[in-house]
Amino acid sequence: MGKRRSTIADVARAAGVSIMTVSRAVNGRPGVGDGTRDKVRSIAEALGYRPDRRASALASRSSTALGIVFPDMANPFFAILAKAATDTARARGLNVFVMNTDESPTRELSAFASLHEERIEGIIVAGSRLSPSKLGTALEAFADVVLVNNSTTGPNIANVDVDDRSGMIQAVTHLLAKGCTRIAFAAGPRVSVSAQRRLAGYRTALVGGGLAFDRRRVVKCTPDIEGGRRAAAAILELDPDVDAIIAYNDITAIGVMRGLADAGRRIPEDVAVIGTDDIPYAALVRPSLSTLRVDIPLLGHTAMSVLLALRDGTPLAPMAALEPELVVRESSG
Amino acid sequence: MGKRRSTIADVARAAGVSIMTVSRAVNGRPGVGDGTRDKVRSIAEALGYRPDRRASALASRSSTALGIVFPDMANPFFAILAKAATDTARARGLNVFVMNTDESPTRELSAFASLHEERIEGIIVAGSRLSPSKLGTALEAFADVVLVNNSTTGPNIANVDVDDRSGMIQAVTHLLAKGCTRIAFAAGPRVSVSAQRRLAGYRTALVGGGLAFDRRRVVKCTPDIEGGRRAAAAILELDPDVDAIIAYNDITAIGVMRGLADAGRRIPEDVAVIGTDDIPYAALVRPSLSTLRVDIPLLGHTAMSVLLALRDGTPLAPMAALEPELVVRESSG
DNA sequence: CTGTTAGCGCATTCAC
DNA sequence: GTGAATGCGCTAACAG
Repeated sequence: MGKRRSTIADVARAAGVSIMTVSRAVNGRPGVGDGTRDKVRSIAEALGYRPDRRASALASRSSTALGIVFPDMANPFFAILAKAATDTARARGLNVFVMNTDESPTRELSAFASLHEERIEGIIVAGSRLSPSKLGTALEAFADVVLVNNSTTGPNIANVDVDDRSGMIQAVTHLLAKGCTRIAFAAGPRVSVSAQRRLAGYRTALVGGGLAFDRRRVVKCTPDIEGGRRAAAAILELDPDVDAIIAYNDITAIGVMRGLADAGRRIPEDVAVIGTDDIPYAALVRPSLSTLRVDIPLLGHTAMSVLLALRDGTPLAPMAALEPELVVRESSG
Repeated sequence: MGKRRSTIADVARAAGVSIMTVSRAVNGRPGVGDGTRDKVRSIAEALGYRPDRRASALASRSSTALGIVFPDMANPFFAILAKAATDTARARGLNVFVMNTDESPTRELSAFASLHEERIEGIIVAGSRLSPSKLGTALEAFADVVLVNNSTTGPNIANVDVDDRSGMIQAVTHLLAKGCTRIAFAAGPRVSVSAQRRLAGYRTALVGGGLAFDRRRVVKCTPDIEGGRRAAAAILELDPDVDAIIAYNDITAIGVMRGLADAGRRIPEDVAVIGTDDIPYAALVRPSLSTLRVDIPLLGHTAMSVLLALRDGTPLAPMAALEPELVVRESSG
């Protein structure tokens, strides 16, 4: 099987020109006559020549691949975000390494290491599970970084955020208006910045509404359906008369609803539930889930656009955080 | 900012050894004394040295990255599949390029081109939207290929399949037992092999059950929620008395249920609905969705294991197709 | 407009 | 057990 891929040298030989001419012609660089360019291109085509991006990256000291790192691809929020981001990159002819960390800080670090070993220079990190200092250190390996929902800063770091505090204030205000007084919070991972922000917003709104903040009403949980289910059970144990639960995100909220149903609570009559993100399934579960809507594809597209701008050296105007919008459905209706 | 990354040469200089010794020590190859290896490693560590995988791949003519291509990352089936597959690869120290094709054959081709340009040698393709001949041709660029739910064969191709026919027969049999006689089918993309197999199974089971196959009861649709919604409307137009709809996959089925609800049909009293895959949300939507369960993480893990075996040259026993299992829930209960 | 020289960071293949 | 020479496929920086 002499299935050796043809290289730029093969094309040059077949076309009777130098390697550099082929390089210029194939990459659409100036400095080649029209006739030569067309001839070289058709020969390249005939030979099935495809440039080797690794070699080209090595020689030019600049990669055409990017990376995106997030905790859980099975969470539609991150899947949709990544899809939008990679689509945006692809439109520019850039490939992206998608790295799933399974909620593990260790694996997040190893994802960064892998990306660095591929000499990826620009990455998006969504929902980091690392402490700001560890994250900042790890990020030094990259030229351009966009952080989604994380406030860590640095000379090479841009931030794209959702206004979590504002969202939570909307949610709590809505529940207060409904007459809820025992509002619990199913918090996400302690290390998640958005989890912290959401918790802070919850607390602020509670106090602003004249209710006491009671840390016993805050239950930490893993950010998946099962984690939400367990959180609901824990909350009911601490306060059997709880009348509302706000969850860190939609999949957690869906789990909370399951846990509530397991315990025989009616939603929203006994306990109202509100999530965050508005993943597509929020509207489809039973009961349908009230949530704080975020335009997830826009978020992903924005993050990648900012990364591309960073890469291009385009100056960036500081960005306002995306404003979530409360969508009231059955779970709090 | 003299932030140049340290290279193997820097480590060699600092350690007072040759480049080759560093290479061997860092990669754990034999031919280095224990003392030398430890010394080199600690110096490499201190310098923050990370091997450049592109350069290493270029020199060794073998890549440590793999690829996975599928139509829609927002579909939990593919997201979970990809997550399992990448996790399995990561455990072996291999990175993977995740490529989303947005259901477009053109973009699928361009995904293959990108992967080839990165000189990726092993890929998984799930749910290809290309004709067998075009797919076969495109796949020649790769040394090792695993096809999920696609019967295209080739010298370098292994197949991992779900037994779609068997699944559909289970579904139809179940509906017949319930007394359904006007069973429609919301078919996926014509170019999808599993869509074809599922349709064939539906047809076989129908005829086997003594019912006529009526092609007017088969409505093609895009494999997303909206596609399912429109398919339901189309089916109701063609046969207002339809009493069951089987859908190509779960997200389509969820859309079908929405369409049915929009038209005022009760599920399952008026129309029963059955999906395929058992994505996590199938159990959570209203009404909960009967479906053909597939162990999606196992499927992804298996596909990657087969790819790794191919890569290693390990001989493979021919694999039986994964058997889906009918899960009866409210939508057909 | 086109070609030549040098080298990106690393591994292979030999020497010693 | 260790090192020197050579080249992977490509591009930057010049030369013509």
